[in-house]
Amino acid sequence: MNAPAGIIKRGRKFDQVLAGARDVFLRDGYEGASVDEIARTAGVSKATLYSYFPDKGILFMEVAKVECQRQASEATAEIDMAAPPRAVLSRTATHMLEFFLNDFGQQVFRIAVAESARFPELGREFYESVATSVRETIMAYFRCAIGRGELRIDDLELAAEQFHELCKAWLFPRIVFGVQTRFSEAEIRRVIDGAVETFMARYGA
Amino acid sequence: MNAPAGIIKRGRKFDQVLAGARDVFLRDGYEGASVDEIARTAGVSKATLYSYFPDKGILFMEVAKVECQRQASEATAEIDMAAPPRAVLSRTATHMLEFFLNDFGQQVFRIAVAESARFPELGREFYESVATSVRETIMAYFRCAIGRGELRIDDLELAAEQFHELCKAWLFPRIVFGVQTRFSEAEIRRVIDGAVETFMARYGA
DNA sequence: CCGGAACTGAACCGGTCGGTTTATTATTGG
DNA sequence: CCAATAATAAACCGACCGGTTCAGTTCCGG
Repeated sequence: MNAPAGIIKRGRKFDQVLAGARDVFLRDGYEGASVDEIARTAGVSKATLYSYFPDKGILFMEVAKVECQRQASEATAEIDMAAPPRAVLSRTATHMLEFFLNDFGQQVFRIAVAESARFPELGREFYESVATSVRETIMAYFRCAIGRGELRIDDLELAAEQFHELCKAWLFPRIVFGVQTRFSEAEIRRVIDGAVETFMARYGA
Repeated sequence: MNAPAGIIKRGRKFDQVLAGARDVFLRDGYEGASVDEIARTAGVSKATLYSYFPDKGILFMEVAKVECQRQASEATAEIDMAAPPRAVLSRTATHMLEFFLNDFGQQVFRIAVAESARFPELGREFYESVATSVRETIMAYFRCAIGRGELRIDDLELAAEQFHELCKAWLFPRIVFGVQTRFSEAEIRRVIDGAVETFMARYGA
């Protein structure tokens, strides 16, 4: 059950530490998380923790990196390249919002925003791994649909980003500023349908 | 130069404290800002500071409230209700991005996101005062333009939010995650023109 | 010019935090 | 079965932080 490709990692409880650190960092943020609490949550002594990671910041970045690539591999929604645009867009929007509207996604976003000033690498890592991979996937679909004459798009990259933003309309500001924490199925449908409709009005053939 | 409507405020250096606190909080965040540093920046002794505000959290919220209403009064862009949609949208987008893309707006956003969990009032205050006032203004314009037959919109609120999100496409993720910190005039134009074009494709008459 | 209120500076308190050390125990490969 | 290595618990360190206290100074209205 160990990770055989570990380069610098040594010792048996490496993964425990990472898991515990992930939980505490996500719950309390970087400053708010205390190393003692991480060690306790991980079921590991503080000395062991420090034998793996020279300091708190490096532990944090290591957690972030692992989490980024985990999210990246999960984020690329399975897209049916042959399906019609409305179906694909609607499905993609649902998938995207499932992440952004639940507690886990919220916390990931909050920490990425808050700490990308203190850890410049973190922001880039998050953006490059998650956002870029999703965008590339949807741009690939755009090319297929354009080939079939179902879409007409001049600026593929901008179109992908526009759709992404359209999906967050109304919902995102409200959840990110704590105005609202849960959304009904109807509220989400309203936004998704609106996003698809607007996108198709501009880019539909 | 005093604020005559002050209810609880007493003493001469009240405004100094608020100004210093705003600067330090915006620079270092809530946790990162030390009360000693705030007092030093404000040119005030710590005892004086604590004679105004019983604790750090209340000082923070007071700063946030003042800043929110300051932003709210400044955020409502002067809109020519008689101008054609493309001109108004383009102008509104420019105004909005000027705020979101400069350092000050960035820091405001970062802190609002990071601390709206610790201070639930802050997020609501920010959303209600700034976002809502801007949205109401643009919705009022929508009604005028619809009356002239220049726009066709079923869901006014969603349309306003969609336009707001469209303006942030590509730019916002990049700046918020630190991938890019400055944008050329051309990069901004690309996004604004794209936003206006997409919006008009859907809602233009 | 006086007296009270506002303000100052610095010391101080209790507490937390990141990180280190040490003496002891558990695990494991040969 | 035995050493070498990994892990443990707990004490400890220095730094910083939020908040209080207090003796002395400055300011300002009457």
